[in-house]
Amino acid sequence: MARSAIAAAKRRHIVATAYGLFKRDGFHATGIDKIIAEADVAKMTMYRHFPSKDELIVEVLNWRAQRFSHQLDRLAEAASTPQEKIAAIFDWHERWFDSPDFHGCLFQHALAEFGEQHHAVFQAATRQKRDIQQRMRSILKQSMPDSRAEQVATILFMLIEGATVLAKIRQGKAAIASARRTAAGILAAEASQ
Amino acid sequence: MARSAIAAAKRRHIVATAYGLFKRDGFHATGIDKIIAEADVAKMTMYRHFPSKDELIVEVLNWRAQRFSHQLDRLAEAASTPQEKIAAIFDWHERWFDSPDFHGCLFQHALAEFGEQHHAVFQAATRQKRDIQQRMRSILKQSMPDSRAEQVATILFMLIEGATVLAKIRQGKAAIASARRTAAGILAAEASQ
DNA sequence: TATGAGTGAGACAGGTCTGTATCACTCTGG
DNA sequence: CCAGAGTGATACAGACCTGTCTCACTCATA
Repeated sequence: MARSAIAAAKRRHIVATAYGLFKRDGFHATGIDKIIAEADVAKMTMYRHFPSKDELIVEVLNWRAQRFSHQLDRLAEAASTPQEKIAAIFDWHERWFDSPDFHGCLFQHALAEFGEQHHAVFQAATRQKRDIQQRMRSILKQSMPDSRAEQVATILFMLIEGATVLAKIRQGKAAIASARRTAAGILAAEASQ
Repeated sequence: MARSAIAAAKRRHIVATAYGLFKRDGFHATGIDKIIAEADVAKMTMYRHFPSKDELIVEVLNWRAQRFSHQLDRLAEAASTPQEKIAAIFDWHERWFDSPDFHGCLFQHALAEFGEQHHAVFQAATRQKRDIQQRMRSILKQSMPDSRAEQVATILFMLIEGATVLAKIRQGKAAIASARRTAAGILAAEASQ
């Protein structure tokens, strides 16, 4: 393997390791030393790839956002109708809430820990939230007027974010079930207009 | 004023000051030194009232939860029907999202920063979330069967939590409006059964 | 085989963190 | 007036933080 390819792999390994620690312990509570120890990497290796901890956090968020986005892309391809695509998003969350190392939404946590509007981490997290909303808008526009799609996307987004909060306090199963039913009801009502 | 009354007032002052800093900057990012400087209090005064920073955080959360709870109590007294009581909760959130120093939900932030299930801070935040849910359940049980009240309360709770997340990324106005409309629709549908 | 990009290990600087200790002071209640 | 609860100021311990620096080393490639 080429030298630069090894370096790139190591970079990805740092991101993946940091992701696991940030997810479990939070951003401020996770020190650089813990990351490099867990990743089994020299401190300078990390600082050569990322100029600061904040920029590492941004990279972790972007990486996670892209992975999530790709997963939803695949699910959307497998579904045919807009209703099925939306249902697939709820399915994904149901599985997520049930996964053994569920620790809540990393982007919600980032918004919580870096509340300043102009902070790069805050903006990266905001971007992901807007992307998900935009994704649902696009799906919904295939089966209702644009202005309705806008509003329905907001409602579905709130249900999902709220379900994620409830999942964190161990009420995920009931929450996502109620959210899914409500969403189905709204979509059915829209369709019959 | 009695000596102990002054001490009690100072204790409340520390809690109120810490609340402002935690809300704005987060829990980990707010050091003890910043709190005592802002409260204009000696470090030992703080540590005499609170054995540790974590216990101060718990006290801040409980204090805030109680204040919020009392506000909702007053609003509920002013309303007559369950529908009005629920609407009042949405009103409260609309005003909150618009207030100049809105920084998101302190309890959501606490869940984000202290993710461990057995941590006292996590449990204090969980307690508040469950209380709000319970409050809505009680209101709804006056106008629908218990099992429905349970599910509708979960839906309304998710809408509110989701709207709070959206408010944090500057979409609070549209979010709470959609949430309110959806809630009204659900309550109307329940009533006509 | 020689070069040099990338690395591991760890010391280090300078700051911040929580929590403890000390001491002189104020001011209320008896 | 005086005892003592409560306080302000400050130094301190010990840990941890981010980020910089050095130096010897590995190993793919030219």
